[in-house]
Amino acid sequence: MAEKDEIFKRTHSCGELDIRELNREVTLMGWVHSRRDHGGLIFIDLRDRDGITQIVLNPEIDKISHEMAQSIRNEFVLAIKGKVSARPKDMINPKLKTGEIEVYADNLRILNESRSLPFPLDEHSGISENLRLKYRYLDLRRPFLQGNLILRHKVVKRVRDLLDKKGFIEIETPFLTKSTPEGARDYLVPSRVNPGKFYAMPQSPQLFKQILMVSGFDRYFQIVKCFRDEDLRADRQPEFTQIDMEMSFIEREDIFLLIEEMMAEIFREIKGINIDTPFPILGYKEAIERFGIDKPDIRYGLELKDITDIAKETEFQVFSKTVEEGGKIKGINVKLGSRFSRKELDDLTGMVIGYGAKGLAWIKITEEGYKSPITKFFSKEMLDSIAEALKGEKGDLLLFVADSPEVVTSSLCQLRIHLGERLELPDKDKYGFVWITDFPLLEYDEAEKRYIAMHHPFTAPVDEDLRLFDEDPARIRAKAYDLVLNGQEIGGGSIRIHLRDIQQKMFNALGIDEKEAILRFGFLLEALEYGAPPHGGIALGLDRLIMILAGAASIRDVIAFPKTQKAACLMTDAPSEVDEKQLKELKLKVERD
RNA sequence: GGGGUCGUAGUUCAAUCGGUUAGAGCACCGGCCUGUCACGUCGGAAGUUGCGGGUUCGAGUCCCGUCGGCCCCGCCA
Repeated sequence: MAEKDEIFKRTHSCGELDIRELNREVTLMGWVHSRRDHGGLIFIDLRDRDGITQIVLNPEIDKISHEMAQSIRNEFVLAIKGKVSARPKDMINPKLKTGEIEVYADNLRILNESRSLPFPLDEHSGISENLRLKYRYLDLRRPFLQGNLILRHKVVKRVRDLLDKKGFIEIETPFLTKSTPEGARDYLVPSRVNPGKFYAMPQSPQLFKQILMVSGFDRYFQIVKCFRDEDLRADRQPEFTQIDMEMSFIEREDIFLLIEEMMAEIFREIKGINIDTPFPILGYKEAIERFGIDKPDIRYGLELKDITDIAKETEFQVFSKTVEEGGKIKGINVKLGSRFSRKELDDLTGMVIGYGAKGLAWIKITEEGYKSPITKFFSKEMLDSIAEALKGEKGDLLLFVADSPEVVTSSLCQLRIHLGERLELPDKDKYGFVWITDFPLLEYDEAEKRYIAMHHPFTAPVDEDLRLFDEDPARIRAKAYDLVLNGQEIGGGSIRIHLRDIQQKMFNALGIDEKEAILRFGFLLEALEYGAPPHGGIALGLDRLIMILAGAASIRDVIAFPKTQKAACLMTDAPSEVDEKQLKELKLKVERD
């Protein structure tokens, strides 16, 4: 029996006791994960972020504690003193790290009580996400989310240590900065001392890190929040974190080496997995041709094959007419797909129609030969060469879309992703890293009737393409690269323009005249005139990387306080209206309809 | 801006073709229980079927609108 005012000082976490601490007097503090009252004997699973320890309350050990324990409910916060005891052999719980021992409480203090929870915290009940987000502090008690955030901490620590070792300096850049109309929509912050003027939250620290290169910091990094006011997705939040890097006097390959080393270390030290380096490199054009997308999941095949030349001579009007009109025919081979039912094929057809295709042609290769509603339009030789082009064998299903190149590419790409998921083609234990390079520098924006930068306006063109600025800007390749992992873009960067006149050429190509360029980016242009070194960099999407490492289906599961699809925080109820007084100070008026 | 999907007890779900008093598990409350660990057992309480309107003798169910969660297209240099 302890004295009432005895001092409780935590000696161990709830996850670290084992048989070696036998008979030790310990003090644990934590939350009641569950209570099992047997009348004479009460068991409490005490939980903290480190684990769960079973506490036994036996009236023969301490009558007062046992009585107190009868009023204890889930998520009460307790301090418990007691002796570490070995569990009887057949009572060992192999599911717990601490399952060989239990603590017989001889003194108990209730540090705080808890109302009964709005939803259970156990792992086996799925709870609607709006509730979880409203009570985020409770959701964050669950081991899955705690584990994800701890994983995130470990990755960030590794990255900091590695970059420090490599001579990188971590430098903070402003969150209140200048709005630049290129790129994503900005989050704006009104300036009270400059009424009518606004700061923008950075979409990335791009210009600042380039300026730091001009200042001679040589190697910069920052683990930094970025803000983009665009619509959300399962892997997109309005504020997200980048591992942002920039280096002087380097080539693209220096960046590849650094990032490959970083990824290899993270996967080795945190997941215990050895990944192959160097990562394969895929040109943008080839990626689009083979996979229909610039962020392919290369862990499985189902590659797109062009059969335009083989199939254009057919009687089948859908094909021949498409080719006449400048379209293309591409197909994919679904290995062992000939067992697909008519209904399944109809569903796939519906899917590609959803992406703009007019239909989906299919050919099954069976024991009895080709089976398809369209075989009658093709000669045996033609069918053989189509099958050969797609490496079709008995049992396979060949799927084709004939349309404009854009529709063929996007619909077959979506079909490939869909079938990949449905047939569980990617090996879940594999990590498919790939560099995508040689992006076009510019793309034509139909809505704005001008070229826009595919990466950003500071990306350097490939040297031998410089002459194309005057001839054919669309064909200029950029010294830009993306890092793709399992079909997700997890990073991107480029070698930057460090020469003022090339930067001006770039602005010209974007339809930004000298005057406007100075207005928007004058500070950078000027900086380039004061001895800017050749430089380049990359930014990795930390949240997406953690998602993949954690096996999380949503970016919200790796962010402590994420926002919903409507960019709201259900816990704090942000965004919200503000006082008229605040608006007045900012000289702002809200228009209501 | 558009498409899809979901919303019923604290929670997870059920409720036939539109038809009696909207049910069940878990949680909650009370009793019993000294080896449980998703404890067991007996009993109890618990509902604005997201919200508003409409159709109907009758709506959780059908229709219209609206709010919210999720997934996707557009958008995201």
